[in-house]
Amino acid sequence: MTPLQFILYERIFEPLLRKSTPLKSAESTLPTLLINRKGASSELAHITPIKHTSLTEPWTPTANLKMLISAASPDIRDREMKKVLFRPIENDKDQPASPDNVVEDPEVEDSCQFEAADEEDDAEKKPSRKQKSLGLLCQKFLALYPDYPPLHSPIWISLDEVAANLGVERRRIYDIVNVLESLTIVGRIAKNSYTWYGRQRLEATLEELQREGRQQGYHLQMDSSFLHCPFLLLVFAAGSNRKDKSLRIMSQKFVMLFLVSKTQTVTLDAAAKVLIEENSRKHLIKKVHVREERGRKPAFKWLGPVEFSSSVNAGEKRKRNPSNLLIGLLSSFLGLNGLNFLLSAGQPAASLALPPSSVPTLALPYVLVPSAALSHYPLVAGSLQQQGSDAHTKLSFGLPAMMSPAHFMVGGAPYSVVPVPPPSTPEQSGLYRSSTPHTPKETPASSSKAFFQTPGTLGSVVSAAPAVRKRGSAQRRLDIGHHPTS
DNA sequence: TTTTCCCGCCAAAAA
DNA sequence: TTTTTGGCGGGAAAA
Repeated sequence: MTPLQFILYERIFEPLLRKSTPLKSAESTLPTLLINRKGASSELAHITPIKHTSLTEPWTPTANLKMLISAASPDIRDREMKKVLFRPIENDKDQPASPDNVVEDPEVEDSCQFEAADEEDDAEKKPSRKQKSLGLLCQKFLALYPDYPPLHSPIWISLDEVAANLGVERRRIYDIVNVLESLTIVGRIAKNSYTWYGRQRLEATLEELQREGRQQGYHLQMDSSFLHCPFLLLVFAAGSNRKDKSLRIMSQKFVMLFLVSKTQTVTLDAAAKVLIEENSRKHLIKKVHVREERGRKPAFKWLGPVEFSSSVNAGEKRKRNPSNLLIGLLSSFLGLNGLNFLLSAGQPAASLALPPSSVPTLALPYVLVPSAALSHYPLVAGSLQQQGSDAHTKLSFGLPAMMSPAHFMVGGAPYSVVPVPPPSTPEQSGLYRSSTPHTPKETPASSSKAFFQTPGTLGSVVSAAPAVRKRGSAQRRLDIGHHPTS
């Protein structure tokens, strides 16, 4: 999931930032897959009409992300689509320099070659894993509908239909739809049916998210921390119940982080870890430790806040990421309170400065959002009151500035200077779903509540019965506890 | 080897 | 109850 979200952001931001002209007609020109789009639901072929011709793609492992992103940006999307769908296979190695540069823009090759492309045909060469990626699938999904559908004639989407068109199981569609819904690219109408909004509401949604993010104080966290991101993630901490862990919610939170971020950089693993820890210590850890018990994996049940944080990070997770040093520190301190940030021992402040390029040196997985763009984002600038937040509006990017010593911790001694952001749970704000038009199924109110809130019950939950299920995927990935296979 | 992440089981939530 | 949604683990592909 994570990857997906990141992608989305990117795509979304790009277009918005760069050009603020909303309408660009939809011109999704995809040769192969254009399926029906609209409502005639009657009988569409259930068969997989389109065949995904062999799409080979030059995508990097992070393909998923990219693809999701493409959703938001029409031009990019098309461009990418062409590349992906039509280009003969050739992925194999990526660019030396930046392995996965997410953002790309040159539209070099392609211009209009789509037609010719492929042909190679599919042949079933065996669908590689990449070809089956969620990211690619999402792209295809997006390609089916216009970016700016006419207001008067809404496009109706049936999940079954889509699944059939794309030739995938329903389960996969849920993943995509949830993310798209979080950004109001689609809206749920009822069981099995959604309305396509495309980019129509995107801007408004983003604005809302940004507002919300500020309201929650995410920006404070970010600004104060040198790597910004990790802290934001704190907020993401999922709640104890199922809904809190939903892809939809997480997605929104991620977006908020980016919208509020000055840096525009987020380290995935750091984020995740932070998130998790926070989460667990805040409310029960339940999710985290739960799963292990049952079985084989040595689980650490870190019910105790402190305990788990220290033990966990240090011990197991270490191995997992290369970027551990940074993260390790992070996590260890995390257990404490908000700590704002840490410097990895080796990491000079300078690097923090962040020219994105510098960041990579860390070898951390990260995502970049066009920074400049962000700041110029109309919404941002225009944001009226940021609720008194403060001053960094004008913030000069001087990194050094951000790094006031006060805020970080070095080595093992964490100093949490920065005030921890209000514990407020973002969840409370009702913004999120309010935008959704109608949801017969779930009332907005209730849903918003459910989604965001973390029931205070958590405490009890810890060993909860439902414990059966294990931890969330996000957690899993970054893993806080748990070690992979032996 | 380690990390990413697809498949799809199966349990919550709806109907 | 049945059906729809969608966590989550497993294990294999990719790095």
